[in-house]
Amino acid sequence: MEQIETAPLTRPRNHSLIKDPSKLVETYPSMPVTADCVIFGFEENQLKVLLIRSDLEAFKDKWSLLGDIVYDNEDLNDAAYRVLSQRTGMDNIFLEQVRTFGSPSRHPGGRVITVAYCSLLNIQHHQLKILDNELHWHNIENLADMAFDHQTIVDACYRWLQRRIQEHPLGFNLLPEKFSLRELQNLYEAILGLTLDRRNFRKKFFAMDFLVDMNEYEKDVPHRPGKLYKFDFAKYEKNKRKWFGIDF
Amino acid sequence: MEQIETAPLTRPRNHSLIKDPSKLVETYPSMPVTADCVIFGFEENQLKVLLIRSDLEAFKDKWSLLGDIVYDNEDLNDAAYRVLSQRTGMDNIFLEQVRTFGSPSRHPGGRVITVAYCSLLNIQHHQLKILDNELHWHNIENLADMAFDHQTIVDACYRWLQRRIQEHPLGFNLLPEKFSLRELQNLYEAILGLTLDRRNFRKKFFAMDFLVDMNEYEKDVPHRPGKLYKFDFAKYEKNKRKWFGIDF
DNA sequence: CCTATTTTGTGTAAAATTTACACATTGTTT
DNA sequence: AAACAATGTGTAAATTTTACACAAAATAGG
Repeated sequence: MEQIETAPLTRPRNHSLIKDPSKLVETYPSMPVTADCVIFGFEENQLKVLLIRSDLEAFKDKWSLLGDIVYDNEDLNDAAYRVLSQRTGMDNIFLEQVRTFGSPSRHPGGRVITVAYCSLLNIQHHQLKILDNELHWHNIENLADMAFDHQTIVDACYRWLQRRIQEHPLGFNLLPEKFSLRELQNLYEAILGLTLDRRNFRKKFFAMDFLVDMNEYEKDVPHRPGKLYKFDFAKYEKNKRKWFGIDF
Repeated sequence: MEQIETAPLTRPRNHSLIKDPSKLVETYPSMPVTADCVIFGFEENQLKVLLIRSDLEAFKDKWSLLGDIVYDNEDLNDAAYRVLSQRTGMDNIFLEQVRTFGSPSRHPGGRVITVAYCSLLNIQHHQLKILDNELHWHNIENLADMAFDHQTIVDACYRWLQRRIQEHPLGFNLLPEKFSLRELQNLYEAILGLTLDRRNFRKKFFAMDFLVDMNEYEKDVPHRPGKLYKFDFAKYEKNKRKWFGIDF
């Protein structure tokens, strides 16, 4: 019991310290590591994922996440950002690591570890590179027959997103800079798979006090246009700490 | 715009499919991957982390997480479990992946990716291996001067735990099978760094209906002994889905 | 231009949940 | 037996969440 309570002050010298850690690390088995991005977008009131055709014969005609290898001296996040900006041409995109997948059999070419990232962007800002018709926005509901273990990865990121948007107002990353409250509500309803009360929804978001009234209105809608707002990211960043749940 | 709406039905054959994925994977840069476990315990009303002396000269007298390399054909979770059972001799321990750390400079011996796991166990069941005096339970508050980026990893896992025990009743993994409500409350208070109202705390946990009254009482306490309960893990697993927050 | 249609924008009362709070009971120590 | 220390319990007030309806704004169609 004594050992549990107090740390030994000096190291017992029955085995010696490693002087050259490089030699040690060289003996470790090593394996390729990739970063895969689950890129979410929102359009036509549906949550979408950006996918690409697999370029492996083994996965012919199947869809795959956007990903790439992590280079020798590259940080994991940097690799994910690189994938993102190469594929979308966009910058300053929301990106967060979700989980790492490493089943030895997940890649037909041998063992490959992949670190999965979740990314949220506004589809409107993205029209350039999409003309590469190997890329496609898929409705999250209709995914089928994906390459590798990518279905599992998408599922994990989707659940992650559902939980996360109830704790932090991440959803704004999926919307245009100016949006109506109806669009915001549609977004939450689509992601959570619920229908929400309009008045209570508005009350809740106004109470959070992160919406800036633009004094503009929707255009080209076949009905009374709604007011447009933007999300005050800066204000949110400052008050982040206080948060713990939006609770629908 | 058309491309956004509908997927191309047939693949344009301007570039060919890869027939031998192994050849491709062989060209990838590869790196060692390790699994590091942040093993939490609870004793004397304090949250503790199990650490070991670093065996690297560069980190002489610093403390390090328990970890090991991931073997060539080993699943990530399996590697983490292996670390856990080798070091603690325990089985069936709560273990969950938290995040992967991969800064190119995090290991002095070269690039090593580590997948961090959070593990919760009952310190009482663990007395055998602790006699190795290179292992020590550290108070979470007094960590200082850890090897590698392990302080960052511990911090991340601690925050993860704080959030997680408010969403799921994981705390029970840290307690003996039979415990009093006071012990349970102490646990939550220690992890969250709050003091909670005793009556409301009890009300909340009874309402969850996962506590089984053992009809036994604490022994050897210098005051009125409290009733002992156990947590009904099976019942919880069945009703898991319904959960979303304990909310203190 | 008038009417029908659609969607926005707003407040309140009821229900549910969370919080604050005190005293009698049980067992130990001296 | 008296002092001490912690358990165990209920209720009222405050807060939060829910349910719900109607007038106003703009468009579309005749």
